[in-house]
Amino acid sequence: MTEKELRLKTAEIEKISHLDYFNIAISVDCVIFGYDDKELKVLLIKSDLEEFAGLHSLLGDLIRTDEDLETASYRILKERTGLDDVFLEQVQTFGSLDRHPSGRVITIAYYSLLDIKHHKLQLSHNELNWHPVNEIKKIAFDHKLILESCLDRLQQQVMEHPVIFNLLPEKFSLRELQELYQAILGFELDRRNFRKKISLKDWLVDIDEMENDVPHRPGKLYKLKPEFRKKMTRKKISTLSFG
Amino acid sequence: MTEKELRLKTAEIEKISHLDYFNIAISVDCVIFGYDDKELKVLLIKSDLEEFAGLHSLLGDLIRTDEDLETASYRILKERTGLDDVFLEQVQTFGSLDRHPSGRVITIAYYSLLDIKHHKLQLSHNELNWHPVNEIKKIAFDHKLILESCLDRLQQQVMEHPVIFNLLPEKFSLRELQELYQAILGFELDRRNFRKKISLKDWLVDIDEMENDVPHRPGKLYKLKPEFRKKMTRKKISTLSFG
DNA sequence: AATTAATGTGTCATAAGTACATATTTATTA
DNA sequence: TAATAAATATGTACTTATGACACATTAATT
Repeated sequence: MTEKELRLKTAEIEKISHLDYFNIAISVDCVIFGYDDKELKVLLIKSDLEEFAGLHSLLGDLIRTDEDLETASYRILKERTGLDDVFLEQVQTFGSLDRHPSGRVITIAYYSLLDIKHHKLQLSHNELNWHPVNEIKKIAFDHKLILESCLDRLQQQVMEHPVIFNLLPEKFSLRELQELYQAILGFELDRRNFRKKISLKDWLVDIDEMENDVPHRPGKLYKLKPEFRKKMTRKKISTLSFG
Repeated sequence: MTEKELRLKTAEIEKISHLDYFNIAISVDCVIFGYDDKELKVLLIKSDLEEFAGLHSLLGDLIRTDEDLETASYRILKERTGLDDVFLEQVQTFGSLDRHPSGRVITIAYYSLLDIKHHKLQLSHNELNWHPVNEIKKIAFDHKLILESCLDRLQQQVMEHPVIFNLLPEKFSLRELQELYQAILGFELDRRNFRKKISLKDWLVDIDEMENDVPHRPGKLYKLKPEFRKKMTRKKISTLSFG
């Protein structure tokens, strides 16, 4: 390339930069929820940025030009957890000017649900760990905000759709299910009313097995009916109605 | 700049391009809803792309590096409609590889609500027009998809929050309100049950005035209580409940 | 003055939400 | 082996919300 060509090219790039169009990077951040030990947890990684030394952050990465948003999210999940068969849903896009210390990065937040016990990830060697959602204080970037927005969405979704079962093993007792609802919603539910409500939803099948690892009277085990095992939620008009 | 510096800079840019990070443009698209003539309408503009000659498209623009997402959306609204005091809410981000014929553009969709009658825009001179939502067939890009997703969101929101009043003048009758709900939801409501439900919500004040431009018995006029006049919705857990 | 077309209002039946107590089963302990 | 502890499993009564449905009233028009 001649110096003239170089100057032209650089000028062109400068011009584009001035037009502001290609100086924004785009990332995807995944809020990966799990459930263990009667607590809702989220998967965080040690931040590798100097500015956030010692802090954790969500799992995210810049989007490549040859992948769409879902592909990027699934890639991150696959790279980090080894899994590709997980529930994933887009939540919100965050684009404050100062949200990333290295420059302008707009990020699209997804939340994901997986069964911690069943999906054994290799966590130890890459500073990836499950953190109880309620105990998270300061984390890197605006990730606390993103986490809260995804938790809000999760709380809304579990009231309307059978997404919660993505956090449980295939077979579970009604007690486990109720404890999980409580962990997500942050308040206690009446056991009798909870069971009535769940049986009304007609999501479950009684598989005629019992718990066998509990230090008390075992409960019945249930499975989610296969038609409700969706990896993506669908939009639906809420149940509030005008007659 | 010396030739060496130029080469370095160009090489750096090439490298970044190869890493794919800054070759994606980001835009905002606004689905601007209005209500007139008992129909829900959306504001569309003639597409200026050759590929979409003759088709209409949503109002959108690329985001600048010095503005955040809301600022960009408000800028578009301001530029196109002259208004900045309108309801606006982020809906979803669209990022298919092939959604824009000129290259990779990821777009963040917002929906906006405004009172057509009150906010007189200068529409004539820039090929900007209101289109009945139900009559829209083919429009440019993936804008039909974006429109549908914003309409879904609007339908959900009006069931839970008092956002619908952004589409009405300050004073309105219960009939007008009911017709608007019906236009948005796409089905008929029972008048008595509708009125009962609305009065239960306690959103309105009877301002002790009557309609005066109707060719039949005039109805009472109401106003939204000021505490519900919000330009942004807030997240809230739905009313479906586990006792 | 009669007609027309809309407004304004209430009841009853059904469904959903909420508060609440007792008998049963299994594991554990004495 | 019997007693105890801790959880499961289940139902009723009250309140609130939903949904179907009809008639008297008011103002404009004829």
